Amino acid sequence: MGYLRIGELAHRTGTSTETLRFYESKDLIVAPRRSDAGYRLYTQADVARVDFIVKSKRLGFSLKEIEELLSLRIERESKTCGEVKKLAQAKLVTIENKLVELTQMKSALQKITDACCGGETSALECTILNSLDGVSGSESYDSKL
Amino acid sequence: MGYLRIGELAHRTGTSTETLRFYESKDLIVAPRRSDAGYRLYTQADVARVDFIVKSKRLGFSLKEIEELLSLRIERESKTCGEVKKLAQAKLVTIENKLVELTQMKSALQKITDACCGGETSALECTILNSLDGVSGSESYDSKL
DNA sequence: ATTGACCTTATAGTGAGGATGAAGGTTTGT
DNA sequence: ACAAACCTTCATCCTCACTATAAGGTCAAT
Repeated sequence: MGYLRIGELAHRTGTSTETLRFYESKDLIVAPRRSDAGYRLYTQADVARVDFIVKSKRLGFSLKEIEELLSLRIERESKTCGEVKKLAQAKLVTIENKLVELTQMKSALQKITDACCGGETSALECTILNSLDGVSGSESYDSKL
Repeated sequence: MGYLRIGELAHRTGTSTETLRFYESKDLIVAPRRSDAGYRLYTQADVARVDFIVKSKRLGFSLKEIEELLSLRIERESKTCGEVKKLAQAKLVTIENKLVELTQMKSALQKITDACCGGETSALECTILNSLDGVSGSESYDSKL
């Protein structure tokens, strides 16, 4: 029981069968076992994994970065614990920067909707760039690793 | 005074001259005035605009979405004020969802770094997928508009 | 037994650039 | 006056992350 074929996995994760085969070819998901007919048979673990990929992509991570995130895995007495921690912390910085930028965009958009149709600040012309006024350019950002 | 040529704009925004010409061809930036020699002459406003494009891309918006964001512009007595507000609010929802997901990823990564080398929760095996345990799949999300 | 929905692989095309080069014009420094 | 560094268009090919199409195999229902 419980196995999913590729179409069902695609449906549950909001992807497509082509995308899933593509992810498999890129080693983002593990090649699943096959039925006698050669059909791919997936498990719930695969659903979680693909959900994570989809979510990460939405947040602007590349497939390469997602692979790095997925490979982050601490095992007891891992020899590479330091490496893992270093990478995880670098990713944390990336995420924190993204959070700051998204928050800036959010308040800019909020200003626009507030100014629209009845705001006190009803501007002669209000754009998202105006709304971002005074926000630093954020400069360089996660340039390495 | 104060005009930038394409190389300088590329440098300040961390892009390339090719990218800037590409954005111009896609109407993401307005074709700037030219010098007598035909060189593109940009202003500070262009810097802000390109910064915004770069920032938005980092956050997972497509060029098409960025164009929508940039075209959000409330003018007094705009006939399409309702439209503008509707689009802005839809984008706000998108951004809020991204904020939630980034926050989830952040705490998952935090769990990993905490578990690593000396955490109480020192797991036998800790991965980002384990750390996200119990987080809903976020399901459908900004599917239209 | 055949239709239709599903699966298989393989190949080609698209969007958003990045890299390089040709063939030329411009601007700055020396 | 001349080179180096910049700019112009156009052209070509590369990468990444898909997306679409082709040509065929499988499976459940009628």
